[in-house]
Amino acid sequence: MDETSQKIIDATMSLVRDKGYVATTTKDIAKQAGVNECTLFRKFESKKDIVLNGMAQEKWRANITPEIFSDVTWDLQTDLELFMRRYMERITPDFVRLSIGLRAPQIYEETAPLIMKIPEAFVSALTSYLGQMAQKGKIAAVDHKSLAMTVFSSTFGYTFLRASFDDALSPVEQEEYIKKSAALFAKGMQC
Amino acid sequence: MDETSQKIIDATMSLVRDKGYVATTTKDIAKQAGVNECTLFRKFESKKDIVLNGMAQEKWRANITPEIFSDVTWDLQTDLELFMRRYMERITPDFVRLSIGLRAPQIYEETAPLIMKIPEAFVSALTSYLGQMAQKGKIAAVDHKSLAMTVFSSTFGYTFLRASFDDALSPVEQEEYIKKSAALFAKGMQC
DNA sequence: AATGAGTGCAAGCGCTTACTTGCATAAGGG
DNA sequence: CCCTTATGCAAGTAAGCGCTTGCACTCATT
Repeated sequence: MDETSQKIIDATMSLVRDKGYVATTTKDIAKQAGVNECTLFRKFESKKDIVLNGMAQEKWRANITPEIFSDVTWDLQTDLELFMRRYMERITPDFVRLSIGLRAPQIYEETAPLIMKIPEAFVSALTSYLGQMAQKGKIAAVDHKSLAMTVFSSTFGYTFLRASFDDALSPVEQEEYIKKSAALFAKGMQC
Repeated sequence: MDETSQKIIDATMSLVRDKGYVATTTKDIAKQAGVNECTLFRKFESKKDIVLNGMAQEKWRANITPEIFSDVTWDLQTDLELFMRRYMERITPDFVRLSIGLRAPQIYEETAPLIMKIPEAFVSALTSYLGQMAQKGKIAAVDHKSLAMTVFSSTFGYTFLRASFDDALSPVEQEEYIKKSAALFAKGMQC
């Protein structure tokens, strides 16, 4: 990837994050990248092509895979914190805003499957973790899918709300939220 | 509100919900409403004006106020279920999609404050409820704001995920989610 | 029967969009 | 010192945008 193309991708992705795909114009992109507009189309086929190339880059993609949740300690509260923290480290407010910016009919069909992989990775890793904890007798053998969904929803919900309203909605900081939520979940699962 | 104007508003809001504000054109709106394009501008000042009028209507606005959470029973689990259920009855997947569709730079400044009132109403009602429960000695007197934020994040998160991915992400149905999550939260707060 | 409000229709306004073209310029390697 | 490659620049394309205009028609009220 040559330097010019990278500048174009970076400008495009940050504009999509801030204004949305449809509202981001190629003139905007050229200006922000510091190149001429026609250069965009020498490097890429179309505006859509730039975004798709951006999404293929690690830089602009959240790296959520089941592996990042693999070093668990088998202490429930510690591990729930780990799950939440690893997620929030990667799904930053900027990334959430980018995901929303990509929700345009013109590209959604191609971007949605990529975006959906993230919740899937979290929920399946957590579900299997809770199953193993039940086998070890550390929690009751209730519905793990449902428990995992609750933990994930709250993790995702907080992340999204932060990205949307910053701290106008709640004064609860991220690390505090993780610790207190994990404590609440751990207690609920263990008694 | 005459019938024609109402048809225009309904068409506009449903298109914004499905395609987003920027991608919704006035030609689209006219076609869907079954009127001529010029009629839109006889009834309203601009495309933006139509949306703002739509948002002012109860029909297109989620009616979340602290009052709808007022008939509590002071049984923790029952009441947490009530909070979650009342929210989900009003914030339907369609409403979530509409909120996302309204996230365009051209109108966001005017729509964001209205959208933000909803989480505020939920969190403040729940925070005050938990405070009263603590006074009654039914739960520990810990950080209620943080607890409320966790419950709300999980309620919002589930609602949003459903709206985005339908049931492709999780097979957990809404009422099941409410009951199991409320049980988890209640246990966590009481032991 | 006359009036006036509401709407359709067709055309068109000025502007912006994604994208293109032809040519000048500059840098770097043979 | 030429030749290729990358880029800037200025102008332009067709299409689509939000929005406007002038005229015809309908229909309920007077």
